[in-house]
Amino acid sequence: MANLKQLAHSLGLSITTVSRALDGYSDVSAATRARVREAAEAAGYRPNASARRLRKQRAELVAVTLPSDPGHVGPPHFLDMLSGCAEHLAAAGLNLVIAPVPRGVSELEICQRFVDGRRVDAMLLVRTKRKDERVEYLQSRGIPFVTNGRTESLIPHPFIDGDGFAGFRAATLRFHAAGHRRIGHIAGPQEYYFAHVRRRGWQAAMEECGLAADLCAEGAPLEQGGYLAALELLRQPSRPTALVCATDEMAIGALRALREVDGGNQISIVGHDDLPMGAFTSPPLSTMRMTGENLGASFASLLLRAIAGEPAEELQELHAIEFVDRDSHRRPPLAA
Amino acid sequence: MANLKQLAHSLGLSITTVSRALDGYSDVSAATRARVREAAEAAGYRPNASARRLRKQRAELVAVTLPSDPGHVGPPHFLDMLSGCAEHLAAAGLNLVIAPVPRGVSELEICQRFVDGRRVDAMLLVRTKRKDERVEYLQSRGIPFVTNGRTESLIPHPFIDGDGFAGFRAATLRFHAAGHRRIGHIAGPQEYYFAHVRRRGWQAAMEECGLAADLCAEGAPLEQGGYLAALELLRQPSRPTALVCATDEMAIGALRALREVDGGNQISIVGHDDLPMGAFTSPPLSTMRMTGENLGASFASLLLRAIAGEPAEELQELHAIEFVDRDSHRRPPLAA
DNA sequence: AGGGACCTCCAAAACGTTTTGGTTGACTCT
DNA sequence: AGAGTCAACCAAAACGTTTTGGAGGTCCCT
Repeated sequence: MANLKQLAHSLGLSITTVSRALDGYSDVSAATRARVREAAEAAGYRPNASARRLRKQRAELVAVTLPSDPGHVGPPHFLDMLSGCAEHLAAAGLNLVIAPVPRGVSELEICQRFVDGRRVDAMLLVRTKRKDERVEYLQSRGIPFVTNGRTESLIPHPFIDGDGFAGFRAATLRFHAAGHRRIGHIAGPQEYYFAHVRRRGWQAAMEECGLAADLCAEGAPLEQGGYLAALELLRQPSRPTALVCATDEMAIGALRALREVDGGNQISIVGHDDLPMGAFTSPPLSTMRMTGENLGASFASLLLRAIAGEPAEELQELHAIEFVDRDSHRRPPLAA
Repeated sequence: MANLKQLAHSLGLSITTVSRALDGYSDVSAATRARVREAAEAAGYRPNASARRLRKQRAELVAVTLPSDPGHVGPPHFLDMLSGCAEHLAAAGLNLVIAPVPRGVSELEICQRFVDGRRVDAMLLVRTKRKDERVEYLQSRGIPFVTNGRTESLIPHPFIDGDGFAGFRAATLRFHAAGHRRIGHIAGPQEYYFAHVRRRGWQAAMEECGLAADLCAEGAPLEQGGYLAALELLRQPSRPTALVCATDEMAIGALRALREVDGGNQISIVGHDDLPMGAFTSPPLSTMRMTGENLGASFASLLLRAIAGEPAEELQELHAIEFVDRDSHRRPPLAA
């Protein structure tokens, strides 16, 4: 309710002293400081955020772009990540704002709108593309940012990502070791870095094993996309006996295709993301997940360090992928 | 890059005139206005948001509280709703900020933090409880807000909600009409309004049909909660032949219980939310959904009208529930 | 007694807008 | 010619902080 002026007046002190007392400066006597703190508490004083931001030339805001277009920005646990990130940013006095990207507007334009209006101190970018114009723009403007997922940008930038290449390579090699020879891949849209790198992991493993990497179908990173892609692979003259899917949602879509086509218990399948839902599918879905606790906190930490000016090279986290074995990857490699 | 002062100087005009020209006031000549607009465009001028907020005494921000605790705030399409809401708010110059609720902190405290610091012009509340202290607080402070879901508050407040009572009553009556007599309910935590009202809808239908409403189990509104609740009902001496589940996620959990206990094709089941995932479960999940397009836009509209001062009574939307029939509700009412 | 070296405190400027309450000069009407 | 009207512009205040650059004491040392 109160502002600094009223508080100062009621205490018989100057605005300066009250302000500095509350901020803990040493040029205020301990007695005064205590008195001020008490009065501020009693009056329920909270500094006016706009005034502080204006004076300090900081927005105290970090924006995350959220495409509203495809009806889906990321895996369902994405919101938990955002929430965790916002929580840790809040501890540093920063708030997380949603920068929605309306249909027909590019993500780049939204970035510009926030950055040029000095509305944010930093940005969080999700669903990076291999060649991501947002990254290029932010780099050119020198705005701190962190991406969820790498890009092919030549200039290094802060990111957190899972080692999709290694994960998908390992998953494919594991199927090979179990006797599978026709191992298919259900890929996400290849302009996304995560989708591309997962596909390359599968492909590399196939080539290492001397197998043709030809059983690959691409779809939207949703259940429906996985369903259609699986149907396509199952129509091949020589069906896959195992499927490595870019995401759990695609894998769950593929599971339905398997049920429809072969009863659902012939072909091995593995996804990625460790959706809670995966434990409840039929059969329970084997999957992979990025290691590391509390992703949101990591993003917040990187953002703060980027704002503090740490060089990009020190703000890159590549996490290992681990398997979450349930049931769906255990089908024997029978010819269909 | 530039601010008003520099722009005014370069044009040989006063700050006032430039400001008013850009805002389209009529006391600036058309010629001057054009000249100013052109110069502003060329200089890439964007008004400093903090300065405007300070002067106008508006935060240009709306906060939505997101509990980070249960690992789950709402159905997966919740993020789409937020994104849509943010998009429509942005058109009115408002941004949506995430107000995370850390473990151990009450949602009320977070509300206070945002409201007392005048950091927001309005709030969006999700997952309302029957008796929701956030609602009481915001009402007492006279801060505009809209809730997703009703409450039992005696003072009316703006909300958008589905008519869960009617929906669950209708679903139960439909099972009755199909010959079912032992119709169970898998309920969400009863402190949430949505969970309570859905249960009451089921209960009312049972009583109308002269049946005992005793086959009810409660769980967390997640797959695991539905799974455990279903297991509990299936252990009853007289098993249900149909299940009405508070959410799709619970229904998907229950589906697994059914598969484990009776092979999964004996008992009818219906959920609520119309998750995309539901089309890919085994069997495909019949469900219900709230009618109405673009929920996010509706929230944004209500928020703007609440900020504009419209009375709460005119800002209440209760949407009908419609069935989404897939397959899981069609099992015959056989005795188990 | 004079000069530092603190310790407390404060007036005023600054941040970049928006808005209030004008002023100036040209034109019109009687 | 004087009064009134209007269009076009502007100086200054205000929003509530933080920070700069002191000012006035007190105490100690020589």
